Amino acid sequence: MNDNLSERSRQILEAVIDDYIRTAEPVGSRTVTRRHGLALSPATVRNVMSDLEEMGFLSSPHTSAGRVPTDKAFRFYVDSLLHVPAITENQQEEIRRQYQVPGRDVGEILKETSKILSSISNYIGIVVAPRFAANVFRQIEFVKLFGRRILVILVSESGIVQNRVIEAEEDLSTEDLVRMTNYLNELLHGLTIAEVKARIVREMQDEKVRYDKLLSRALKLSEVTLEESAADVFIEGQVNILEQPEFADVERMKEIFHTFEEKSQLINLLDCCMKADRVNIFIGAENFLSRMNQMSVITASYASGPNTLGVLGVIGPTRMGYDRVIPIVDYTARMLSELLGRE
Amino acid sequence: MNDNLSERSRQILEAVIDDYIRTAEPVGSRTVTRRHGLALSPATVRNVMSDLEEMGFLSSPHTSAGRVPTDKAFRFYVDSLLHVPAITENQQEEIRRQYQVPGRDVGEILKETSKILSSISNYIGIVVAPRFAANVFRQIEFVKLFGRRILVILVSESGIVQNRVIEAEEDLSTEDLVRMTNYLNELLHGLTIAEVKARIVREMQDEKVRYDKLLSRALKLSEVTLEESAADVFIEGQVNILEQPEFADVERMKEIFHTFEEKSQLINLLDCCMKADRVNIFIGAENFLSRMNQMSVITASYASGPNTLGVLGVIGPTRMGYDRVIPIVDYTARMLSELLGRE
DNA sequence: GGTTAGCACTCGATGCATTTGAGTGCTAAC
DNA sequence: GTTAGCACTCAAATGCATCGAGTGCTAACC
Repeated sequence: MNDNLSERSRQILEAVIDDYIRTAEPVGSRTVTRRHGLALSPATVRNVMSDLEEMGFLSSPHTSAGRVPTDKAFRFYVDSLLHVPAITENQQEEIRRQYQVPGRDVGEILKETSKILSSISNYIGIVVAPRFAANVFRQIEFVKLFGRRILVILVSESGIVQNRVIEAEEDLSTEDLVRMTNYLNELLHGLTIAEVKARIVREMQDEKVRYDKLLSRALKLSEVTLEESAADVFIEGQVNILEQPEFADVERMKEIFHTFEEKSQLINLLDCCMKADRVNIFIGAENFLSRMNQMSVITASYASGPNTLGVLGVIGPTRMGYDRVIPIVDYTARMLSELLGRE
Repeated sequence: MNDNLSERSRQILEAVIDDYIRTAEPVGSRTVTRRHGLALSPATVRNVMSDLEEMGFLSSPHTSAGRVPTDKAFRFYVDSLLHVPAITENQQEEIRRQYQVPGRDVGEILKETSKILSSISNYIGIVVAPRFAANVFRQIEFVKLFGRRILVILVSESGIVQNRVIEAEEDLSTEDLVRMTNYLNELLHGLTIAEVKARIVREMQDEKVRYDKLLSRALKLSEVTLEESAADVFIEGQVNILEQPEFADVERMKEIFHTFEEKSQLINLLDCCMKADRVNIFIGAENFLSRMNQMSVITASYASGPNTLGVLGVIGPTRMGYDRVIPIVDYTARMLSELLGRE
């Protein structure tokens, strides 16, 4: 396929995309000449648009309805035409201001983050909570509850807390628990969670430990707690999508909200971006969630020091204002990293 | 207002309500005679229905469209006509089965609960997380993070964990933290959180403590952590509402989803039920959330022993199957109490 | 007097033909 | 290569007649 576009073709394509982003309506040849001071007649533009359609950048819903940019066009736009500006002072200010609620736990910060993303972008904000595995172990605690129930609390360097209530097989005294705590904290100090897991397995085979019931029980309990639970995800601003004219149809709405109830799929999608460059963009059908074929996702990962913790992003219609949203996502990710990081 | 309904009026009202619950369409006089073996002609039924309209139990959308039960009718239905059956074996089984996912923290159990409520009722499930204040103090822990950040973890009897990251005013050594922990755990043992708060205030005025910087700092930290944060709420199954024909309209949908983004209002609403009888029902406009005027809420509170912890419920259209949903809500609340309780 | 059959009337929903207008594609002239 | 001109297309809007479920009223019936 020959995608070498002439300068003029690019201009016209950009004009169509710009217009479509603004109006969500198919764009006709006249509109292009009128709104973008091109010294060309509609007829000429039509010819060019016809070529662009041939090449797969445009498509027409029906014969007499103007043309709409395809996913391919948006991809080209994002890769080649788009000039992403730096984030404005105002937006920075706005984001900082919204973070200015003091004294909260990590979960609240993440929820707040997705609210910020949604309210500033006017689309949907999404934040996938840190994968515990990416973290550095800090401390483990056992708290005795009623009966044989034990609450195991696991804390990472960045202050992320994971806890589970576990039914122990036999009664454990408070002293037992203290001993277990000390043993484990010593053993696991400074390891990443991934290393912790390996270490536990190794330690369980150690002669000395195998004969100390308490220790091996401690290992078992911590192993259970470490089981990766389904990652939490915070989604805010779903109503914003209802304001988009292209979704003002009951059937499509159902589709979309179904997608958002199936959070695991979304998590999978975002997880792919954990290792990618700073900002990642999926356009329309590129993100293999068939139900999201009219939507784009802009993601960025956040980190604490060298450890990538998780991913956040904005979900909007394919025709979203990429130039406006990309800096927002990027900056918010950096802010969140700062908040969770070591400073 | 004279609401003494004759037996026949009641039968007809019930027939209209039943039919409306099934179809979501205005009910005409013929339908009433046809589907409910009443030995009456449509004309007679019309007369009665006219009376019922007069009394405010029915209303007609327009002249030739049959009649629709009003909120008042549903209130009467729930209070006087409805015979709530016991929960079926199958449903019990289903609920138990869905709870059968082991080893999770309280948050996950609550989320699961709202999923259960939604999937079994086919409406929206909602669970308000336990108000920490209603709980009995179990343990406090301080974990040193990077720099001056300290993670404070508060655990209640029922295994509910509340945590906050706090920026301390000066460096605290690990030993300091251990001393603080021991002091507080001793001081606060066995009190309810409400009592804990009072105790902290009192203790801060104690001569001995005022001169021990470490102790007073410990009290301050715990005080900050105890600040009631916005209650968490878990809402699941919002898509279910999209299936209801009476909401198959873009404008109304927007309304509804707006309501669900404003979680604080929902929490307020449910909080009112904390102290009420087992099952509580709000019909339509009765729940002062103007945006929810076409919806009903069925709630029940859950507890751990004598302490009411929180509220859960199902939100559906006013015409929901009350007889089906009430036992589900009731039973789920009991199950959850059991899970969180002391057994 | 309550009940019912009969009938005129109402009003949204449905279907169909017509019009409108934005937009295209093609051709011929510039 | 560009453009004016024109026939053509097609969704959307408009107008209009029809349909039918349902009502309210009246007069007859038991």
